[in-house]
Amino acid sequence: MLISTKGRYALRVMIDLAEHQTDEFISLKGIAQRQEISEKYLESIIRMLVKARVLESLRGKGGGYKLKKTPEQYTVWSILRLTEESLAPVSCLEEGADACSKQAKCRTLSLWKGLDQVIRQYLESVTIADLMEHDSVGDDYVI
Amino acid sequence: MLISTKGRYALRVMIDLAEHQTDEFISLKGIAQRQEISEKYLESIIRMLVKARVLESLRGKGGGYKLKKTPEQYTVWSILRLTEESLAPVSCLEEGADACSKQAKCRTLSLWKGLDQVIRQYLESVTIADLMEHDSVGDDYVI
DNA sequence: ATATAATCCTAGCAGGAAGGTAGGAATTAA
DNA sequence: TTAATTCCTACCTTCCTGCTAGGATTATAT
Repeated sequence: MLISTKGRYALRVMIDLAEHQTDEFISLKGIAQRQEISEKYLESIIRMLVKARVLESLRGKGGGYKLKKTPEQYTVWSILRLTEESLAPVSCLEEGADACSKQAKCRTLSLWKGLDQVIRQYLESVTIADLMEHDSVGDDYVI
Repeated sequence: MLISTKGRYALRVMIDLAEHQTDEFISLKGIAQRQEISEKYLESIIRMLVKARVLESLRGKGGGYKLKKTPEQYTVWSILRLTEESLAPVSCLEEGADACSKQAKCRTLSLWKGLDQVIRQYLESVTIADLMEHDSVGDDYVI
């Protein structure tokens, strides 16, 4: 599985925040209820987004979360890379992976690099704003 | 990780067999040595390929494995689907996944379907024959 | 026939990640 | 001061990956 629930949930949080955007902060509780995700689990996911400065947060009564930028400015890729350990399709391509000793004669390396490219480009091409609109992203995406 | 070692090894087996193709059967031992993979582990992977009738096998002395079709006739996708539990990028798209109760109002479903498409099309576009040739698949693959 | 070289089959196991839970400390608004 | 909220740390269970072990079966060569 390339994308775990962590990543999927993170995306849903971003969309939820985008759709309920006002000047006020939006509480974890509200997000969790709307998205039907455990508060506690969601907490750990949101914290990653805060740490990466994708979200602004406020503690205490009336606190919650808020997007820092407009929905158009967040690509799907930029969110997923925060929650996923790695988005590489194969372990050889993970950052920090010790260069494979057989790389030079590897018949499949360029295959994997190509796959990585294709995935990356697709995920970069979609923004949170695209996902808010009620339409079908990807259905008309022709390779 | 979308593709596990199982899938990568399976692909390497196919390429190895393609490159060493003769009338005779090629032994597991030889493949394992050339590919520097544990015989025992490779055994379990190859057996999947035999069961799926992708390879022909012969037991006993002088036995081994052999491609059933020409390298051009095997797409990367057709091999990977045999060894990988699932090639879906998210669990919601796995075959046999119980339809998500929130599908109707899901903002991200089409995103995932699009991603799945993109991956599938890329992996369908490359064959074992492409991987034998000493060139760079994918480097010139423009989306 | 018998030895030998292979593939086939079943079982199990260690480590790590996924997916989540629990409890409390710190902070802010009313 | 109290209630609401985020922050932080630790833990737990379940499953998958990657791999190993040991033997049964089958075919060939001598």
